[in-house]
Amino acid sequence: MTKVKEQSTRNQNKGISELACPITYVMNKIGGNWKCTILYYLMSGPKRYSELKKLIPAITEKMLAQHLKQLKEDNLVAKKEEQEKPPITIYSLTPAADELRPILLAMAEGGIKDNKKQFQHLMGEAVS
Amino acid sequence: MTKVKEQSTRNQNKGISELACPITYVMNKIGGNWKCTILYYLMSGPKRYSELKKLIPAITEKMLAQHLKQLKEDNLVAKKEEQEKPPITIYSLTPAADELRPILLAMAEGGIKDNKKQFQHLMGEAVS
DNA sequence: CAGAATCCTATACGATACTG
DNA sequence: CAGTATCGTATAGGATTCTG
Repeated sequence: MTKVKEQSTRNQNKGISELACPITYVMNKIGGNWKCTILYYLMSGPKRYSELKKLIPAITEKMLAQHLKQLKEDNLVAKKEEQEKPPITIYSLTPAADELRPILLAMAEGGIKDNKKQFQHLMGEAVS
Repeated sequence: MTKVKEQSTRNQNKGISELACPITYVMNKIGGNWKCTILYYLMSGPKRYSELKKLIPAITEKMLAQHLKQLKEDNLVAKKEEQEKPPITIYSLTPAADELRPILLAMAEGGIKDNKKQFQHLMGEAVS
């Protein structure tokens, strides 16, 4: 038994907030601290696990793997494995994520516009 | 002193993730569990504190106040107080938030499209 | 009415070590 | 290479009470 934990108000509320607002619904899908970053880099093309790791040095293995898994569950990224001896795994955006693309780009532009200097290092990099 | 807490890797990383990705930068501004919902309802026009509370019954006073404060600090909402005896406070979107409007609407559409049934109760409601 | 203050807990995240 | 497992902690968020 060990205390069923009763689903914690917190989690219930997360569900409620999604129902109250479609934006929040989307936000919760891309809402990890790194999920957007992952999507951002995948927008410039499919990438391997290790490539993502290199592109986002600050992320830990755990978060990368976990977020990729969640993104896959939410059908935003597709995973393709070559069962070679050193395994190779390619992650790419799904059509569903492609629909998010304009939104994400709009947000990126908003962010860059809002703080140009901060993001000069990114200009024209990850995004085609 | 009581343990300076040393800024916790976690918080550092939040900063780093913002630098790594302009989307994340924006996300962090609208990323509370209720912030978007607040913005969403404010999009249909200025609202009083108590109106917001009524519109979002599940939110606690604490979160509402806290998020409003943060949104104000990030210049996304404006606060106007009438120093009457029963105080009246009106919150509204700032021009900065108006620039987010298309993005938020696009996300809302995305969410609704993604899960039409779930959001039928909202159709044509909060958003003009 | 509009909020600030206090207290508490679930959970998201980080660090590290291990595996097919 | 591409992960999974385990453990520890900071923090977001909830409940409740108090105030100008």
